[in-house]
Amino acid sequence: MYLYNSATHKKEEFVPNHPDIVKMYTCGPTVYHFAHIGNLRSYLMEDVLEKYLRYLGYNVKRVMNITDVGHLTSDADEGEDKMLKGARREHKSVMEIAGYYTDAFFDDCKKLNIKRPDVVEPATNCIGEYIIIIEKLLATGYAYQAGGNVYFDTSKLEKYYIFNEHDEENLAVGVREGVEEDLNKHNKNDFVLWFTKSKFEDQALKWDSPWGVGYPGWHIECSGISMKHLGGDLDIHCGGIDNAFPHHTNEIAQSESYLGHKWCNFWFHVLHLNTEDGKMSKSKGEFLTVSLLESKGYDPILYRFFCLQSHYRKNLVFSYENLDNAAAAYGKLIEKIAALDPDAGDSVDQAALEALQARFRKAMDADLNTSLAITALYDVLKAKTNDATRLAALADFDRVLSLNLLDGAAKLREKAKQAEEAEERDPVVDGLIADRAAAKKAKNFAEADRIRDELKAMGVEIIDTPQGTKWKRV
RNA sequence: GGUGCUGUGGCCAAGUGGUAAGGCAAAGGUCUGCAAAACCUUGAUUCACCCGUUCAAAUCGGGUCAGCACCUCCA
Repeated sequence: MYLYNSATHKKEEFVPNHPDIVKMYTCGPTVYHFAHIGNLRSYLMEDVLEKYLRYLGYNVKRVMNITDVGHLTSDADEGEDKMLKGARREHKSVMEIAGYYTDAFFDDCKKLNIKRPDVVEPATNCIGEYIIIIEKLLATGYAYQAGGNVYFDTSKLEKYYIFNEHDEENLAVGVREGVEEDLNKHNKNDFVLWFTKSKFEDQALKWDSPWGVGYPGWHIECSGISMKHLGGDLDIHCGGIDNAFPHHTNEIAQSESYLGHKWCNFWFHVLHLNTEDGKMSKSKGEFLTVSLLESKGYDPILYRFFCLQSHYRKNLVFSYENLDNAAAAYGKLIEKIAALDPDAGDSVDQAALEALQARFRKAMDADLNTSLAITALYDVLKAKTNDATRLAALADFDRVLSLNLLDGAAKLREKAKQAEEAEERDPVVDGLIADRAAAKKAKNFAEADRIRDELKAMGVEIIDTPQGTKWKRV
């Protein structure tokens, strides 16, 4: 398959370091609050990537960190530690907050059919790993101590900027009002590996280290956790586009300086979901969570469908109009699948199935073109073949897309069956329908429409068919 | 200010040199007392704009404009 690699700005053929396994790392959430659906877009598209790699026959080991230690802090920052802020807001301890929102995160993932990574590691579990890395970086001259903190010295690198050609002179440091430049840094881009001094003297979580009691910098987390579980070479590193600089740039700097060789081959960055007003955030406008969508009557899977209709490297605008659009399309798709007969007794036409699979693979091989993969679903429905083959193809593609295609269709069939049974068991409704039929026969259409309205008020929708009037509860 | 990404019909979107897929919505039709559903039909002489390369450009080059992102915690 071909994947766009942010590090080279090109689509490249994906080849893993070891033929039998793909090592994949994902920057996980900071668990200080619920995830909004924009956060989840990244995890959703990464899930598609992981499942497609498995579909192609690779073994995948995927690792995700959980950021449960505040990392906003720097000497130059007036902002608040997010974990502490969350804890204060809810009158809980930092660890309670982390546990609660970690569970909430994976609940949301489950609703969106996002598979849990093979390894999920909280950042606070790996302090020892970070210390080992920092010690080596200090010993080899890539790091220095200043003002009580340990910094990475970016001037020691031949090439620091990976994802874009920044010019250090033009970097806007301290752009936000009230932010001061950290005078301990030797270079503008140097970053903290270990803090002992911070404005946040009440930092809840602190650990002993060779440099004093303190806590790790943000970037070291991902390097340490990745190396702990995946070793010194990585095939794919995933994350939201906003992390490319400085977070991922810094990860590369410290990891490769520590290892002494290239660390990760492919960088997979997902673009943001925006609202019509711009970037989605937790503080501005409506806080769009999976639960909120559910409370408005949307099945979370509709959001997955909505995301898959677009491409992961495109900005996507969320609006209820767009979600409704996706909901209508998904509903129709499931209805069409439900109309296929799973008990027709046909046997799968292997040649036809392979032709359909080739279209799906062609779409996905081209840098995960999921919107074309969705089109491939319509191709299946239109294909000149039997239902068994169609259903086999849909089930096959849904191993990657995870849109509940067959389950959704089965549920729909079941619902229709129940409605039919309920129809026979309700004498009141049957009586009214008979009355309406009589009124229609007498051409008393006003009365017929009145009865239909009465049924509607009871939550019963009727449909005239050539076989008579059917009804269902809505 | 610097850096990067994006710009295709009402909406989502495919298409990376050969003359604009697909889906949703809409309109018209069939059917119906009327609806609903289903089925059929219709849609960009044009791909943000300008200039250029070419027999040929949505696709390549240059410029302009607009949106978004990063440079500050953020997916």
